[in-house]
Amino acid sequence: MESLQKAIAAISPLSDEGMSAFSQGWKHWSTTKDFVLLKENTISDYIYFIEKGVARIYYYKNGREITEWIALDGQFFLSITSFFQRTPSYLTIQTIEPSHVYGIHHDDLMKLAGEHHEIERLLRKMVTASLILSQERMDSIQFESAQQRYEKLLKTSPQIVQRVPLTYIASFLGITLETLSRIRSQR
Amino acid sequence: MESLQKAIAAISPLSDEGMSAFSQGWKHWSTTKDFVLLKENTISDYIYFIEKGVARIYYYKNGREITEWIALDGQFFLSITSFFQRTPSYLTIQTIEPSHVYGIHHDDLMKLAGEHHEIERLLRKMVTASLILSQERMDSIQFESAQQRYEKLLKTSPQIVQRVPLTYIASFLGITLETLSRIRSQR
DNA sequence: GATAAAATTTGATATTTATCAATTGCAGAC
DNA sequence: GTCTGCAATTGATAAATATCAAATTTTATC
Repeated sequence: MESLQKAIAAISPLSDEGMSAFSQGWKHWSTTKDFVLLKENTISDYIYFIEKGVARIYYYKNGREITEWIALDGQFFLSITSFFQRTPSYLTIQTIEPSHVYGIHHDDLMKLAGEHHEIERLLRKMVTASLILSQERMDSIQFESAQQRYEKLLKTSPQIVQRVPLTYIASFLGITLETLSRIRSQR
Repeated sequence: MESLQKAIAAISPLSDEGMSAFSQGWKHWSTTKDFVLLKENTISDYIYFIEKGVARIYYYKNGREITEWIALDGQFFLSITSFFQRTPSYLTIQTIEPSHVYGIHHDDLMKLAGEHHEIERLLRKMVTASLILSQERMDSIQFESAQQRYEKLLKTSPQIVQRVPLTYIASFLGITLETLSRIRSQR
């Protein structure tokens, strides 16, 4: 809980009252390896925060798994489209290590955002940060070579490379497993 | 002004008071063809709304122009990174037809969002919609062929194809002018 | 520790799109 | 109307990465 509160405060500081109201909204899960938090085709009700562990978000495209996101200790994650549009998710979310995960339900969060201006602001800032990331990632996929993307990942999240199977990393980088393997071998 | 208010209300309805406070924050420009709204390397101060006309957002990558976004009548647009992070923009924004454009200054918007909970909520919804779009676009660039992306554009914004030079459309779709030309000829 | 299963690597070839170069088409200025 | 310059098309070739098919290495299980 403390790490969650710290992560929240780092995005947008809350008053004691706001923080305490907000903190009460979160549930907690202790998961095993390959525990499914969200199943494909269901509406995603939660924004998650991973206190310790690794989660991956993936979907199927042309019959194969595409990892859309990998979240490590201290990060928020969610199925953006499903959560905000309240539509069935094409995404599946699972923890790929035993993990500690917090989650806040959509309805609770919206209620809190309606009641507390500062929580609305926090949410706005979270979405904005996510948008900036999304833009950067798009630029990366469009203009950087497979090699450059891998090296950037090595630099920015070396932990991912250590803790996550290469199959997942490959599709996360938007390349095939074989291409990733070749990139790694020539170093 | 009326079309702007309608566009705002469609995202998140405001009280009369909120709408009137918000409306006062917007400036108006009547621009000529190729009028520059934002210059590269300056901090982007405005969120824009194009009432009538066409704007394009572009930047330079490896010595050539990349069109990042094209906004037509009734759309909002901005340099996301620069506006929210208050850093110099690598983007340039210009109207490519004589246009009517509204803009609200960053500081005014933030002040309003701080004073009016409902404007904060509106802003959050705008950013969320933008995030969802960004995700869809990323998926499109990563998995759809040049052909599919062009056909989708034809379907979703046929106006763009009519009013915007192909050079701009090509980089907007993430392909070269030559590839776009070949796609068009085989139909 | 032996064995099965899964993950990763390696190789040969195919596909998509980019690049560079030349040509053609077309709109505005005079 | 003709000239000039930019926009678009067409052609030939190259580059990056995907695909399919094995082979090899690593990991987990009994």
